Amino acid sequence: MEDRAPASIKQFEERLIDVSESLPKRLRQCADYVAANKDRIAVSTVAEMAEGAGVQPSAFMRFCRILGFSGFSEMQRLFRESYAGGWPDYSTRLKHLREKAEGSASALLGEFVDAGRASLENLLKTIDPKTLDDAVEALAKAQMIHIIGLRRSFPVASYISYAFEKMNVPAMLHSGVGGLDNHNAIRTGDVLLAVTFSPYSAETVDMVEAVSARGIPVVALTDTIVSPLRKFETITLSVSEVDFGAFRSLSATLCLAIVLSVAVGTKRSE
Amino acid sequence: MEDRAPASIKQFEERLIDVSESLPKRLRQCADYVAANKDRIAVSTVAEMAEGAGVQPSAFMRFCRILGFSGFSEMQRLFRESYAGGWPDYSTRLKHLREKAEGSASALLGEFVDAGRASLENLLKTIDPKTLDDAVEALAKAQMIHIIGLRRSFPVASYISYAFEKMNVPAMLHSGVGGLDNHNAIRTGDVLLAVTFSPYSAETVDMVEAVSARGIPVVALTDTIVSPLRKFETITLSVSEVDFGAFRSLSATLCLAIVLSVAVGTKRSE
DNA sequence: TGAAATTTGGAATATATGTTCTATTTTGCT
DNA sequence: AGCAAAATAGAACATATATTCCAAATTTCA
Repeated sequence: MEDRAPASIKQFEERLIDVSESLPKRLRQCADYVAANKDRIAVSTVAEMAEGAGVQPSAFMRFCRILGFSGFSEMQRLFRESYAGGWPDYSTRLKHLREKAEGSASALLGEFVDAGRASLENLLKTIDPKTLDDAVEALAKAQMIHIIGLRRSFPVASYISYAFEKMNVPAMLHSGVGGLDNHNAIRTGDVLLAVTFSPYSAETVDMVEAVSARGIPVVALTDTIVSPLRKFETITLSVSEVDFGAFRSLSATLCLAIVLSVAVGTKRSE
Repeated sequence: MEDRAPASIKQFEERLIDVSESLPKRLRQCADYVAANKDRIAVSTVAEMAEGAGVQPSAFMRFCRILGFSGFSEMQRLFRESYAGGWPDYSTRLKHLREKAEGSASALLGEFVDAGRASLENLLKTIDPKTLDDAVEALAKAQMIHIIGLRRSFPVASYISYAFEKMNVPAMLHSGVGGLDNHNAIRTGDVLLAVTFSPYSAETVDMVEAVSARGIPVVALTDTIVSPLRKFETITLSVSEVDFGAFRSLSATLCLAIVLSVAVGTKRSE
């Protein structure tokens, strides 16, 4: 459609960036999906690529032509030919990375990726399905969900807050901006979702104590079972995250946070 | 022909060795060629493989059956699936899951854990070490690091902000609380770290545009290479993450965020 | 050496996959 | 709001590719 077809992956990428500024909806989806899944082009059919991008095969075809190819086959040929023999698998790649790049940013990346994967794997083993269901049910029944999580837990709390908003779940994030803590906003019929990790911030623990004394249900997202929240009557989901140095990779925690949000959101919309 | 088809590359190799002792001439050629060119199976046609081995397509077909497959296609599927790493396609799987709405909380958890692990693995493949180093260096040299990331990117921005604070790196989080945007706080010698994902929030893009026009370096953390930040001169780290409708599992993104924070922190303290 | 069994080549067929076409929907503009 | 242009979905069509079949060639063994 435009000039000639890209002759290398590099040219292909340039072309993709070039073109994707001004693309209608469906074609944009193609561009996004392709950008994120270049490696699949070599081994997939148009139908698979189209489904992945969430469009019709014909739309994907148009996309190929906009990129300068005569069709999908020609585009695929480029990727098949440049496929030199596969990357090393994950574990060898990781090993390689650490050895040759000791102390560099890339080596760090390897470590954290590894830690994250281990944490996620561990999450599956440690989460009790029953407790998870209980938490979802409690939150789904709430008139309003109050979320608190400060300092290192704040990213998690703010993420949950965003997710709830998107799913039309009434929720309020207690961020303590300006030193205002709106304890009184929490009313009978509401539920508190508290997120806290060692070292546990006092404000969060205080809030849980106060609220739980009033008989309001509390769902807690915390590390290990010895957290200070344990002494109150809470539904406790504990996540043990693999640390690297002093830094906590939040992979597992955020994963659980999404699950909780989505599960609550879908349950409420039923 | 024989018993059942190999279910993994490992099994495939064992089977190949097993069988190749007692093979007639043409089939032996197939075995030899395949052993030396396993990687081509994923991206070739029977005709191509047959030609490579110096036999007729039909001979190659027989060879596939002797290995236990129903035909070439089945054998190829094995290699295609193991090639593309992150199979099956999580975004479509999750889409189906939501459509069928049969996702119990635990099932959801499984899906998201898988998705997170795939995203992390993918991160290793897509991040360019050179770009990562450049980003670390730019940030390490900054007098002050300004962080912006709104809406869905806010958890990431706030996490980075927390990490920098803990490492005594001068940083300022532009959260837009109260509608105040402190553009003027950004001065020569500073660096902007912008986090944004589709749909890209206008405020972030605007800030990048304004700041980059003033010649201030910008490091961008974004998804795919086609994000709107691309048109400015930024050091772009792109992360492709599996998402669930409007929800992004931030595993890979946060992992990169930690790496960036820690690398910058240690570099500055040297 | 000759008959039976096995292996092979190549054409015929079935199937999967890519591509095109057009009615319908959406978008952009006055 | 109404019109023209662009974009899209889905089915129809064309092509590439896998698979099967069988006659011819080769091997095996008495």
